[in-house]
Amino acid sequence: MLYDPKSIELKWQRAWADARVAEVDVTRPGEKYYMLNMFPYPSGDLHVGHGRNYILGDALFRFLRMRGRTVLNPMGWDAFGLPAENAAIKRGIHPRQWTVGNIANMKGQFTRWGILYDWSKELASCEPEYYHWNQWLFLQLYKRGLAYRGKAPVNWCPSDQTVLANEQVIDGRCERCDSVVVQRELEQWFFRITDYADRLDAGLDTLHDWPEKVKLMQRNWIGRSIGADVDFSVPALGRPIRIFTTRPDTIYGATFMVLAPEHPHVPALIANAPNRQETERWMATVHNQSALERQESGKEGRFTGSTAINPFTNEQIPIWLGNFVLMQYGTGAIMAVPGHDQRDFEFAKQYDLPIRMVVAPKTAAPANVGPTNVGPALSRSEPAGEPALREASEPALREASEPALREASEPALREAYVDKEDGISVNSGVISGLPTPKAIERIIEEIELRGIGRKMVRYRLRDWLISRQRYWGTPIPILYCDGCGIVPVQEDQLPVVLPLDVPFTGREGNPLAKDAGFVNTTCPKCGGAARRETDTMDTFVDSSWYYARFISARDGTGIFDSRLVNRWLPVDQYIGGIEHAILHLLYARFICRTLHDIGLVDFEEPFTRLFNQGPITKEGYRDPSDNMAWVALNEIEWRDGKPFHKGVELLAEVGKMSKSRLNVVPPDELIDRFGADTERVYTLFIAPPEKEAAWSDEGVIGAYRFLGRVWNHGESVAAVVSPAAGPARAPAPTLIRKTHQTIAAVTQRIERFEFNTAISALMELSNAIGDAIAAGENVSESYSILLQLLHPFAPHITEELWEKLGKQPFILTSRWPEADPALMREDSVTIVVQVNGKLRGHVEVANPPIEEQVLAAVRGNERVQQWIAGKNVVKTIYVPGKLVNVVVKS
RNA sequence: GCGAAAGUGGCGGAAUUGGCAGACGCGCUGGACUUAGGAUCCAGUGGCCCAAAGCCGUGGGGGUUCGAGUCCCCCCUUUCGCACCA
Repeated sequence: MLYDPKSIELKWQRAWADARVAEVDVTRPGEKYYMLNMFPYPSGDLHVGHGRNYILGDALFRFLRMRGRTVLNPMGWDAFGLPAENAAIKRGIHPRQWTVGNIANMKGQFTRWGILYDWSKELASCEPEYYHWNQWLFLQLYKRGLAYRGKAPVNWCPSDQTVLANEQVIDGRCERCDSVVVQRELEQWFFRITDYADRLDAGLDTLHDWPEKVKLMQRNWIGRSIGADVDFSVPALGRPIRIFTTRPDTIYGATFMVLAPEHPHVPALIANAPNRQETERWMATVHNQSALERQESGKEGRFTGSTAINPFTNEQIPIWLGNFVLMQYGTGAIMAVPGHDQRDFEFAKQYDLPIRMVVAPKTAAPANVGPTNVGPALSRSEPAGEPALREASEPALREASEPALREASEPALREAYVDKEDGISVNSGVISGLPTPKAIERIIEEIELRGIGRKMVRYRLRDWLISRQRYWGTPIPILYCDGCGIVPVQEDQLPVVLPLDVPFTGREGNPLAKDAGFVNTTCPKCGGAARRETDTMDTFVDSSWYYARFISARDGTGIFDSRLVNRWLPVDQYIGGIEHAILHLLYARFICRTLHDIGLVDFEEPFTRLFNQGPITKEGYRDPSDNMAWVALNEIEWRDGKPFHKGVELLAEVGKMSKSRLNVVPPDELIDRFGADTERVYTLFIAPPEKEAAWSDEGVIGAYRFLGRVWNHGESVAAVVSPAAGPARAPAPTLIRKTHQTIAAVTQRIERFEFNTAISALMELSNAIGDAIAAGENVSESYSILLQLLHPFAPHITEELWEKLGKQPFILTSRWPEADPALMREDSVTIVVQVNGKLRGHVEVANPPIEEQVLAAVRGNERVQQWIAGKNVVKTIYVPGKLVNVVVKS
């Protein structure tokens, strides 16, 4: 009987579903293991790349089960979001209908892949049953001041007609539709993630089983910087301007100050500016630019007409406005140190501002580094009586007051741009001669002593903008009352149900705002008329806590059962794509901490181990002049139960495109032709799972052949084990050894997520079994072990063959085999003998258990004696099982 | 620009602590069985050479070592991430 996947896969998928094999009673004790694939957005388009994610999860699930763990592996749907709404506008189908239909399709696909989930815990974020608790969570954060409404410049996507979080803006463009994002000043809802910046940063150190790459990306995104806030007095303003710097040690080199054009003091400062009107026009232009345009226009600035006093040199330094200074970071004002900062340097060159060197490379002798200035000189302000201060900066004053002793060349200044680690302060008064780290410490002390500033830790991270001007999302549970202002919906009034009966035209903004029945309500405080918030929540709110909801998905009384969640979480193994390295994973870590602080969970990190699978790519190459090849490639036919690559033949004629460049790989088509097991084996075999893998249609054939051979071997084995068969020859020791070595190898490789080499080991074993069958040996023991080891990768065929051997259904009864070290040992090895690294020949050593015996056997060997005759043997190196190298002195 | 990772046959990729480079698979070549091959099976397949012996081979150049894909230094290339964050 030929291997026909079609006839067996459906049978086993039904059997698994009927037996509810993946359902876990979370209230029962047992050695728990919680594994989770990131829940998908039900987009409706599914290809083999998606499959990789779920197939590798399922292989892990089946492996862990066979090893006796109680494994929870649930699945749900990240079901709110823009594409559903766009589909509604485009095709006139309701977002819910579109979403539910896609969910049904995807669920069917999972089943056809042979993937086992605990569907009793299924959840969909678009159901009131779920988003009820999304709203409840919002109210808890609101109560604690972690959710707030604020006016701020926000990212607006003109195409999607909604605001976006900073994390959703990539290179100044919308991550979804690629439109250039513009800045708008709007009132929006935010989550105060910045309150958790320090904990989110520090927590990364505890995540030992996360990819370094993801941790690094999060660390960069959080952007923790240690430095100092320093006040520079501004006589014209009558009050100081505060700057933030990470290099306070360079303050003696601060020769001017730059403010963001949006800085609140700017209007007062430019009142005296000679070119005030022009400056205002320029400010308006910069303000209206997108972040992208602002950066592309290069460094630009305007002089405000005012000066500040450098508190350490007492020089009057000009205050400039600059488009490169961001209001959102630090204080929106910087001290510019053009001698030691690339951006300040460029700005100073452009506007002819003074440049001063105050840090010398460690390698240069400090004595040789004189005051090094270029550009115009600065005038000093007379310190208004503060003798101590004056005294302290005396050396600096003296140096600074002398007109540029030596005109520094530009290269010299660039060279002076030194690393934090290895510079020495020069021309810097109290800190002259100190290495940079010490200088920073010392100058901060001085700054704090003088009461003009303090040590400061700042973060790049900004608050999470969570409101969206879209329909298909969780309604924000807030009312606006003319009398009472912002009023949260009372918890017993939840959920605020998203009305389904609204029109979608795509032209009039958020349809919710047009729904009078939804908008108009009464204020629970004063009973007067109130309007509902019509913005919905970012869908990343939905996905920031769903992993906990699975434990009690049907609970109508609370967000989840804390007792059970504390038992089952954190998630032991989380699996998903690298695209969520910042967005989802950062938000989930944040929300988990808020849940912790509320007292709902007793852990801070939701995911113990993280694995990011790589994408599957399909070379989309196509010669535009070559339509014939394009058509031909898609014409693969099935004849007499075999795949027929008609496209391949036509392609050979056309001769322009590699056969591997088929464009479409819909999983159903693949399953129809080769079966799910083939797709599973190929997907995991193709490349290391964390790497990007290029799909190859010929490669699939290899996996199919492999399974076909396993199938055919089964026929031979069945003949051997049947009672009618005569006495079989005893299994050969080499096959036994290979079998046990394979058990050890496959076990270890699955644990390390090295699925590709695990499968190659199984192919080797299968080849060995084939050879043994040809030699008439009894292979039934090895064969049944092969089936067990293969099961996580190819569950259907192994169930079927297992049954044919007369055994009980696999998934319910089978255990992972144990390797016997004694059976893995070689009973003789061929040792390669080298003399001084030069290959000399081979020596056979029987029963070589320990190193001394091998060495003795080799040294006592006649031929070896000849090779080393008359030479001085320095040492003899033994590489277990492989070679002996005799090192001699010439 | 800054940061990280990676360069191995025609292709995807193997190779604990440095220890027979190219496992496994695809493709290709030849053969068997066949009306046929696109199924299946057998053999071969890094390069130079008719072949053998031999030599050369893990991006390039140096170095350490009896021995380097692996360790050290310099350079090149690619991919990814961040990108005026003071």
